[in-house]
Amino acid sequence: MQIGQLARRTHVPIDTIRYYESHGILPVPIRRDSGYRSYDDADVARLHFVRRAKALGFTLREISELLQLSGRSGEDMAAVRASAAARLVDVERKLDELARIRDGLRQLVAACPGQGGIQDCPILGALSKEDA
Amino acid sequence: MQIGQLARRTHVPIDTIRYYESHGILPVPIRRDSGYRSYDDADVARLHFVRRAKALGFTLREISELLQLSGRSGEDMAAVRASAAARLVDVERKLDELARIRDGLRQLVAACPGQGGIQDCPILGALSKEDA
DNA sequence: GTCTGCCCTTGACCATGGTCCAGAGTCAAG
DNA sequence: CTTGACTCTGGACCATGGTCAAGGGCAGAC
Repeated sequence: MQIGQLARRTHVPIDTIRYYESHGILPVPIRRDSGYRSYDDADVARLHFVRRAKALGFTLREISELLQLSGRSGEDMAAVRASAAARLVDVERKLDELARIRDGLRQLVAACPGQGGIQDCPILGALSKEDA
Repeated sequence: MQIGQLARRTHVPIDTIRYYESHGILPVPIRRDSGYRSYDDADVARLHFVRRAKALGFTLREISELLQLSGRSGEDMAAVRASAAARLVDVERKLDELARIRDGLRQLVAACPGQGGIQDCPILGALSKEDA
């Protein structure tokens, strides 16, 4: 299959596929005599992998490492699990942070009457304060 | 006060202050005869504003707009409140999304025994699947 | 005078994750 | 044989938010 078909099957743009290749996320494909890249179903699976992992917030670097791992046979499941666990910790940390931000914003919005002169706006006041 | 002092008082690097100025986040300061930028306490307040708003997840563009608003007198508190409320909605949406991601990761981690051949790893298997 | 520290500008560079373009070659259908 | 769709390469460009360096000017202490 050539790159356009791979793109249609995976919903990943052609340019992005070539970008992934050039950045080591996808393996260098074999080429036809014409120079056209030639792909197979394993590449389809890899691109699905990339899409799903991206949706879970993995960076391209992490995805690349997972794909490297998955390509090697051996006793490395622990490494994969560790990577996912690390991502999980990261996501939980971000959740806490965002929740704090949400609480801060809620307070601001609740304190602001939404009408009146700008100079009395508690939101602007709170944001200009020295501390914290 | 000159730029170095402003930087020390606000914990914002000199380069970043100049970057903010060049990108319209901070007003163009008056200059001494030497060409040195000259700042006052209002600039300190503005930079605190930027820092706090950034911590709440506002983009520099949004911060810039808030600062423009806060500089105009008139009946615009509604606009400020609307901006904060929009941020709040945005943050709540991101929280939901992250929570879904967390749940997905938890399932992956829970399903993976953490030992054994890579070819049996449920994490890699789940990520390679066609659907979703 | 000169040393040191501060400041100036322009412009390049970083990471992240792409996106687009020009100019050229390939391939299949009519 | 021509046309149109597809693909190739290299490099430029985008947004976001900075960060750094080169080569110069300015100001106060000694």
